[in-house]
Amino acid sequence: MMDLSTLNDNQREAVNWRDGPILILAGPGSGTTQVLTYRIASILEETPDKYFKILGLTATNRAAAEMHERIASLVPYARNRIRIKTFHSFSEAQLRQHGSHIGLRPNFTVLVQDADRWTLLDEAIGRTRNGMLGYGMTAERLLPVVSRLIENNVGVKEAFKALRNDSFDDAETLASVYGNYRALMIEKNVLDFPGLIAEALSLLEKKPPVRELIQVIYGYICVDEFQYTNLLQYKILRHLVDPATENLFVVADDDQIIYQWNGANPERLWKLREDFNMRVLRLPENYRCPPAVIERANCLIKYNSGRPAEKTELIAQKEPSDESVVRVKMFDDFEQEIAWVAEDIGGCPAHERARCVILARTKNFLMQTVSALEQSGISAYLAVRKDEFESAPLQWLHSVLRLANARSSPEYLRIACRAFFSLEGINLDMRDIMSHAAAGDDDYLRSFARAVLARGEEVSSGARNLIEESLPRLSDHLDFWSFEENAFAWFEDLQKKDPVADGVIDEYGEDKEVWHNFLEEITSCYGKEGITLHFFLQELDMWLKTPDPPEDAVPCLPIHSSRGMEFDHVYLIGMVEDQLPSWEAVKKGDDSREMREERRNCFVAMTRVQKTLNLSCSSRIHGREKKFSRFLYEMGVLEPERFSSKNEIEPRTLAIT
DNA sequence: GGACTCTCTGTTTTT
DNA sequence: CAGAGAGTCC
Repeated sequence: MMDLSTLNDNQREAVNWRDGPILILAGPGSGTTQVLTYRIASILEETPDKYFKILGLTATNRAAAEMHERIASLVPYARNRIRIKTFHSFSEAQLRQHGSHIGLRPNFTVLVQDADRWTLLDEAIGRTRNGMLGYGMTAERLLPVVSRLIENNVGVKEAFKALRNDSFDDAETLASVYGNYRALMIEKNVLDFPGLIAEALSLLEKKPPVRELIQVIYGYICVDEFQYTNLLQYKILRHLVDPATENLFVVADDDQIIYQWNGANPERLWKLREDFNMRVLRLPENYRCPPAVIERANCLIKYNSGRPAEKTELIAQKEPSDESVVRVKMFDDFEQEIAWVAEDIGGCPAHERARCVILARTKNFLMQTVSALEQSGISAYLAVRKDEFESAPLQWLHSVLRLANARSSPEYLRIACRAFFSLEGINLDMRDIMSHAAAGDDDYLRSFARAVLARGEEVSSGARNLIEESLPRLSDHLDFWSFEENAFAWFEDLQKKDPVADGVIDEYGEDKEVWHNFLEEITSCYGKEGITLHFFLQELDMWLKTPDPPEDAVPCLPIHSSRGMEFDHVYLIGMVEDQLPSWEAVKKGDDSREMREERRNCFVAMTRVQKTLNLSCSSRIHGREKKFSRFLYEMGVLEPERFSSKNEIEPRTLAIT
């Protein structure tokens, strides 16, 4: 039997909820992961002789893996009845099984990289009547538009109207490109991320038996972090739930919707509640933050209009401490602001620094902060994900392998030429290579090799060796293992001959480590023999290129990346108008959707705190006058006069316990 | 080539 | 708003 004694009444009620729809509105730090895992485990425990499975849907793979582990450790014997997936991975699995109904073969490829999507979009453009887009419109600029159409579930027939309403001049051409793009994905047996969900939806809509099968298999459906769900995902969800039982359990927080620009929105939550006529249970108890932080967060979020009237405040469960928990620091200048952060964190013992975090609205501020900290001898790093290699050697290697796999991709040729220039100082004209390829009826890879060798003595011996010896084997037999190995011989050569600036060496070193970690992982999982180049590249696409963080280093991250995390000491920097809130929200006005989302951003940042919250701002940034953020005023840590006055500001501290 | 003005465009992230 | 890039002039 599960031990539920550590839970509060609301949590226990949620865990014990069985049949029918329910919406759990849970604030940050309210223990929802535990509620979800306990509930799923309890249901499995109570039904040992049943065969239904439980489906949990999450926003990220990381959250899915974590939840799966936690449930499996509670009820290991029911492991095979647990399915915890992202909307994307669930859709992918359905399409691999039943995709033939809509013209897909089970071995379709997922287009992860934008470069691949641009190539496909270019082909879609080529198929339109005149093959031309309006002035200044490129595949690169059109792709986000296409993604949005797919995510808003706009059919090919409705695309024209939607584009015209968005005031595109040549809506007709664009609508036709959109149609071609959707058709090309199916034709070529490839799907991009939005396409994955869109086609799964179309499968469920067109084939009731598939839908019914899913409804029989999954006796209960749980959704975590519903606030990130976009329209397409919501439509999928509606098909998954068995209308006879409506066993749907949803966890969400409407005060943490910070991805409206990505298709999430508050209205969807109220639509869900209405569509399923859901009972609502609130979990306002907060176990993460000190009471002083909770008080400030409650004050701030109250300024958002349109929150449901019955919305309860967060209730702090931690004991108040006597130390000052919330500090506000004001400076004349951004440099001083960062210097203070560096000094303050510097006072922390090294091993505690990884428990601190510096948060800002944008990466720009954080990059400056990282270099300032490093200069004062405090190790810090920008904790953003990296999807592509950044050093020239690895970019070159990766693009050449991709070119071997997709011989007519201009995008990979472009990267290969650019990286080759960084490495060898030789400028290869990619249009030349492309026209030579066309004339000689050859592919871009061979044409590239010929262009390099044509440069004769200019090319270093390392590069020449590789192109002469290993590239033909790659080109003719897809032998990428020896190519990869020999490429590194050339890179090491270059490095010895011309030890470049430290930064570049660092980046190459990091990329190289990521590459070799990946090689180790993939060969130990599948063995070298069974791996085709195509498979290798597909797996590499999914592999994060982010190096391991240095030890005892201070993480610096944009507020968005901090969701779901917690830290002892939070430094929220750059609390000025036009930053947090962003200039766009300021322009739209105090009660705009954008401003409300900025307020939620601030709310999310504050509620990461376990021990102290340090808010800072400067009256001048890069030589420009700045007003302090209205949020400082709203959370009640700055006096209104102070907010509006433009006089010089003494750096001072306001401490609130 | 360098200093200047102008116009345009863009933030945040997961899959 | 603020930075990038284009265009202009000397």
